[in-house]
Amino acid sequence: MKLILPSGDALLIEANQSGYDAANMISPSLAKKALAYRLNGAAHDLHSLVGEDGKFEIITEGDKEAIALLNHSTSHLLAHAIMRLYPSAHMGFGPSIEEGFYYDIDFPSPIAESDLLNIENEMRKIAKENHRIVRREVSLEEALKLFANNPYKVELIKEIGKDISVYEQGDFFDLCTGPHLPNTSFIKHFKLISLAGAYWRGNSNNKQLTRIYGTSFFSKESLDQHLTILEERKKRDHRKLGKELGLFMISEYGPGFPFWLPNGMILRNELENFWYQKHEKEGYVFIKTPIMLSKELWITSGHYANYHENMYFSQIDEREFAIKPMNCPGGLLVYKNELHSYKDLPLRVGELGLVHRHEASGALSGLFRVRAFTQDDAHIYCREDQLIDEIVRMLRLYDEVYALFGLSYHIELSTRPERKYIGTIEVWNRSEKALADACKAIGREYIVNEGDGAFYGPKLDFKIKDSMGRIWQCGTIQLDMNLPQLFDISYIDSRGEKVQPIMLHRALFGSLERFIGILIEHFGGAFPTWLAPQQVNLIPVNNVMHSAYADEVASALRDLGVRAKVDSSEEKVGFRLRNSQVRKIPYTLVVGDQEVRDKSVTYRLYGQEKQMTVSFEQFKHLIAEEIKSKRHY
RNA sequence: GCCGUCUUAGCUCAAUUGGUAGAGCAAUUGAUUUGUAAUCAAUAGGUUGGAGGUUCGAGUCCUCUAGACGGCACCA
Repeated sequence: MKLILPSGDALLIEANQSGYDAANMISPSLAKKALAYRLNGAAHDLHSLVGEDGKFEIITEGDKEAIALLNHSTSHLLAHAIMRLYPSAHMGFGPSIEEGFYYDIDFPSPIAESDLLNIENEMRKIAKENHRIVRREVSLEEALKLFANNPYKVELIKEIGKDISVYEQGDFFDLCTGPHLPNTSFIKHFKLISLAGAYWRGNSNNKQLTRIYGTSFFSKESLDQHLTILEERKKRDHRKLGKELGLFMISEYGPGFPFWLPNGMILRNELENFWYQKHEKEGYVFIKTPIMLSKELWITSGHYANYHENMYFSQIDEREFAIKPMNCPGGLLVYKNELHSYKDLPLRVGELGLVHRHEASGALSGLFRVRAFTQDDAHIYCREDQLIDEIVRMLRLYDEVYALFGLSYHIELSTRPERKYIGTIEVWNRSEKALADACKAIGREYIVNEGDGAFYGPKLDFKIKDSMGRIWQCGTIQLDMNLPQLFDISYIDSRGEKVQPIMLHRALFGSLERFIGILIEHFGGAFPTWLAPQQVNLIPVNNVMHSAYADEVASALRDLGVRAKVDSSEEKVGFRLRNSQVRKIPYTLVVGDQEVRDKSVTYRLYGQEKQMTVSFEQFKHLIAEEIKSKRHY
């Protein structure tokens, strides 16, 4: 066999030699660190034979695939421990995932979170026993015999229907395609994180198994670092910060219906103002459509047939009304309110529309998943020759707005679903190409989600990455071939004939609620000055002697549109300063004899210890500039 | 909706094997007038989410119910 190493050198080995042998030939120290090898791009067990020529690479701890191997092997270790502690439990799936691994297990009787520690200890014991992890190919019959007492594995084996690989370590074996680490002793720094329910094979008609989540690392430092990140996420949880900062609340009288508190209203209003002004510049017009409309409208739009289980209804004067779960039907009524010329297009109609959807109780989660939310919706009606240009404009707008908040994102293009879709394949292909071409036109990368589009059209989704590296779906651009048809909308072309316009749905924030939730966590509650509920906090050193000046400064700032307040509570400066920091107010100003005398202020920025003394005139200029520049509008 | 866990003062949390609820912060009152992350003291604050049950006795055990949390399913 001729192997090409990453260095470019060639290594010749015999047909009966393994990856380990190859590593040993490169260097014994490499062999010691070796976890697996990669041949022509695919990972293999270290001790498997290198069956063919090609590009060869030893996978060690630093390799990007190594952590997945480790996690996968740790999930087997978990299964091994479970089999020892709970011999009658049945194992389901146990893969590695982005931040660790899980294993789905059917326990004879429920286990508790407190059992995790015990399981973890058993895992450590097994790891130390230093078992080799060995792959074995078995026949279908043998596999069925081996796993005869596990209905889940039997189901899988029958489905695969051919010879299959099994991984063994000591007295444990599991059905698995691998690859795995060569030995359990590599597994040292891991933790079982949580316990959850999960349906067998992800189908809610199936039995629910117990899922144990865990995570595994090559070093104690990496594990600790990961656990610290988990802690940090808890600290930044928007539900916790929303409570602490007085942004919003949710009452048990209205599950999924958030209340906006005074500080949260400031945030919301700033965002809304920003949104209106930004879109006005982009040539949008705005409407507000009713929250409740007659049931017939929803029958026309198809929502009644397809979505009524998630809709709220109300009977008034013997006529049935539905609370809108979407803004489009109302928007279409506005479109149909007048005749449109081809010269009017594109028509960009925006609406901050409050919608209600009865989401499943278990889906609710703070502001991320609610039952009443405001979509920053817009519908664009255009001619086919305007389509790409319209999408390009939106891509630019989205890019600019996300950048303003420091949010990075990636784009996903969802294409025609395999089965259920409307319209012709030609139109779908043209539409998908338009979305793709628009991205290409301005050099935006995108991932394709084959068959993930809505039945009525393809879409671009914007997945935002926050400061903690988590991904959220926010913006969307969707082509709709359905509603223009159902509502029979048209414009008059240059020859005086009626033509159906192309309709686009789009949202930038997605929903104000979710977007604010993301912003809270992204900024950890320390908002940029233009969004901060209170921007300036003034602390007079002596309430008797300095309050008048503090009031004067605060009121001059308020005249400039700055949200400034004086804290003249009878507490020491240190205490009031602390409160100011805890409330994450961007500017804390301390004024005493010196400031009164010099007409100056001494300020400190949130989270910084440095103090600056400047004249009040300078400060006014400074904060006005800051707010203006961050606003971008 | 499903699986599991949880719910004690406005907030964050205590309460040995069941023996009729405690602390810190916040609040109120008083004193203190303070120069960069918590001044001192006093006072008040609770049908332990709700309903029912077991028990001489329930925050603690059981049943139902509401809500929350971690996931799953869902996410037009």
